[in-house]
Amino acid sequence: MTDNQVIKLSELKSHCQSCSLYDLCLPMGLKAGDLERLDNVIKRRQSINKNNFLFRIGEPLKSIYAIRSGSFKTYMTNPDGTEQIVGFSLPGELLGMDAISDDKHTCSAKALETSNVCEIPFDQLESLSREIPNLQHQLFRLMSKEIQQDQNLMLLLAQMPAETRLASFILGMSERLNKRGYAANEFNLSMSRGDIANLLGMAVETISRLLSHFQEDGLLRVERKHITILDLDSLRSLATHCSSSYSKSSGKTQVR
Amino acid sequence: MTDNQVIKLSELKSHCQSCSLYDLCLPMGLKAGDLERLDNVIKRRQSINKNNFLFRIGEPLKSIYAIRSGSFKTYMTNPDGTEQIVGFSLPGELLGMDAISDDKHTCSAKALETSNVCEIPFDQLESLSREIPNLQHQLFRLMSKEIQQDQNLMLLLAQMPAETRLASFILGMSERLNKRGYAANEFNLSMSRGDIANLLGMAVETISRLLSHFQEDGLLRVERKHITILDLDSLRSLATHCSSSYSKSSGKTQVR
DNA sequence: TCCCCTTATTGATCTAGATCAACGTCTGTT
DNA sequence: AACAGACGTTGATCTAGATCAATAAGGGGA
Repeated sequence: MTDNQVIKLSELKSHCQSCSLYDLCLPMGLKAGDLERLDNVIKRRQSINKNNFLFRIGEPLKSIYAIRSGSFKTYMTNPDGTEQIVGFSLPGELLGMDAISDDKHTCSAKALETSNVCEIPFDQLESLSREIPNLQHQLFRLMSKEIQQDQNLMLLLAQMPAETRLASFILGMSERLNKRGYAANEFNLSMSRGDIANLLGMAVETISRLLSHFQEDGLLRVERKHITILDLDSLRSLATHCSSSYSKSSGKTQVR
Repeated sequence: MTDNQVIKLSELKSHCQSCSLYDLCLPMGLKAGDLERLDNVIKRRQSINKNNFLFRIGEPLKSIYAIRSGSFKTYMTNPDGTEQIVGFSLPGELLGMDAISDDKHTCSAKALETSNVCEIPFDQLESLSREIPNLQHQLFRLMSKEIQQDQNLMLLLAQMPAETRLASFILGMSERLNKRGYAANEFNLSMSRGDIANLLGMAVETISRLLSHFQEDGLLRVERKHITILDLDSLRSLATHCSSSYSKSSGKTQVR
């Protein structure tokens, strides 16, 4: 996730059709002519350094951003000033769609590492998508995807024990990274333990402890941010069969 | 929420322009001519009885539904067969947008009471929205709204103590119902305690206890499903100043 | 290169809220 | 009207995971 500088230089000026994320990102399934029209609207942006903002909460909606490389965290701020991370974003994903409803961003997006994005002015995207049916459909799909992802996270947060949340998070990252051309069983987490804890609604210490347990049990190898999945099946069963050991009353209306 | 049968009969055959939910729902801001075109696509459906499904998880996406009266719960089912409610839907809201991404529903929608919906075939809606800019924008807005709502709930689930979750939930219902023309300080909750508990990630018993406490403290009057808000300010401060009594370390990275 | 500061790990203790249990109260059915 | 089964309340106990505390290990700036 950090060491793709080699490709970056050559990609920097490139267009959608030569982008490795083509089939994940907005232009998926577009015809050559349409692709070109989209291409003309997209402003390719220089890299955004770690800890810099793509947009901040409260700013007016100007553009939607497609991540080309790197990663971001998006978070809301609650009254006490504490942040709540609502998601991490990976290459090929769109950022900023929360802002369409009220014309201003309801969360901030901060780069977790040096990242590259394509900026797409929203009004132009909107009018273009009226003319290109596939583009419109793709936009709907991507927004719908975000709803799905959020709802899956809600499920984790509301019902699942810590073990399951973390296992599920790691599997999710593995799958998403894999779709983007990275190895599925070995990857770097660009976010800190604190960020993971915040997203999953747990304490940093719990994340640390669970990662150690997972390692002791031979599920993972953990070297700081580098994760190697050693026993995918066990990890999966932890993530789904919520609560490995202590579950007794299953069935009725509710778990835990 | 349950006793609007009087209006219902007259509304049943009516069109968007005479609908009381006009300014919340899809056709907001549409010109007369466009409204008519949308109107022609919408299938007005008979009422759906309590506990019946609008759609079930796994079904192919056919239509999007606009709620005209009544209310629904949407929930996902996890491997153990337990349900996780991801939201309640009120009149003027759209249901089914989760399904756009994969062309099939990722959650089920069940009526909490006898309800009426307008059914809008998705493919027709999609092509119509290409021709009517305002309609497209409205669709984007409503999807974005759902993302926002989900993210707000995630914040509650991840960080907030039980007290805050429930206070926030009640305020949210009050505001949403108020927008729909009901009283803000007095309303019926159409869902069971169990459903609220499930959504908020708590045990039924905790909901019960907190409602009793809120009543003892003069914040609410609770008569089974009927809620009267007596002290809005206190309720608000419970909902925002997360944790009234036990908060000591505020500031840093994380709460609780 | 070293130093400082942020991030991570591990252990000990504490508590919010789950679970268990028992009882009360609606609501719809015959 | 009387019953049954679902739903709601209240109290007692238990525990997953938070919080507190102390130590270790990176990693970026001089």
